[in-house]
Amino acid sequence: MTETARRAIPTREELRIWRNYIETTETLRAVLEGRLQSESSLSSADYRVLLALSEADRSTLRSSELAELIGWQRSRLSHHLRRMEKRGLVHRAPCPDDVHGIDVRMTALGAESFRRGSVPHLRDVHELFVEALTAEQLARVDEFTTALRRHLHLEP
Amino acid sequence: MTETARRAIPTREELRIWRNYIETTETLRAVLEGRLQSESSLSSADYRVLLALSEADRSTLRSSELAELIGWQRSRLSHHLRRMEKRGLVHRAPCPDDVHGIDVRMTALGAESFRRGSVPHLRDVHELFVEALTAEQLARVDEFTTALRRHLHLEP
DNA sequence: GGATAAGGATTGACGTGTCAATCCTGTAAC
DNA sequence: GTTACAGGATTGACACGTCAATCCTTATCC
Repeated sequence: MTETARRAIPTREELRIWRNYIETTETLRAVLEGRLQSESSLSSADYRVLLALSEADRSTLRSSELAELIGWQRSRLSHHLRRMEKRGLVHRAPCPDDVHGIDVRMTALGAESFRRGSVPHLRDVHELFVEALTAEQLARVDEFTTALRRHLHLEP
Repeated sequence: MTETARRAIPTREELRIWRNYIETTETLRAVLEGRLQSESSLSSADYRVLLALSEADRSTLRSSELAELIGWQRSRLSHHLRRMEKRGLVHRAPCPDDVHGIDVRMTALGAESFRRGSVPHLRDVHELFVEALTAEQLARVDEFTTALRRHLHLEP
């Protein structure tokens, strides 16, 4: 790639597509978040934590594993777990295996909230995303997402 | 559409595509935001405000027009303008035409920051988005974005 | 002319995320 | 044994966004 190309800027049309893309995705995300909130009183951050815990052995994960799994920074997770613990959704306790570690466990209330939110949320994803697109278009989304991930050096 | 279809949930594959899509977009957004920040000390919210003002007559807009233009709620704009004004990027003054209105004007510092950030930001969009895709793929992005917008009842 | 509404914007409280600094506890070095 | 340090997690300060409540100024109504 030439130096000139590396420093190019988008055409008007490319910029239009970019802005439409990023704004539409953001709107979609916000709508889904709002529905999840009203259906289960969970934010998407809560949901992500509970989803990971629900798939874990004994609904428990070490804090560092959890952070790794969902791709959060430690400090973000720590703040969020404090808030979730205050609401009774999770419980934290020192990990018996690892002296430094903390075990995060989903409480009964957390499990119940997740159960209550999960199916409606999946229905919302189906309604607002899957049903908006043809099978063909969905395959194109997958292709272009993969291309972006490669370009950003994220694992596929 | 049948009641059954309305209440369907995504298949495993559809869910994989959805999660990849939403996470990749979020990562891309975060990378661009980080670059903009380091290149010009502007957040993407700052950038959006300054972009709108830069295109306005005399770099000035009424607060309510600005909110309408960029699709923000009044209160969000008010909070953000307060922070931007504290940093010297914009200036607020009562609007002579409209008794209730407030004129928001980009300051020289705001204009300079925007000028400094704008081209590098467009280059970043080109590098991280446009260059990741073929022309064909870009056209498909436009198509499916439009489909999503229609489905969400947003104007195209 | 005093109550009332209505438009335009601000405020406060709160949940959230980031960054840098800190804390805590065991382990290695000397 | 004290000092250093390393892993794991927490904290504090701050920027951001949302929601509901409020403020302020003019217009209207009686």
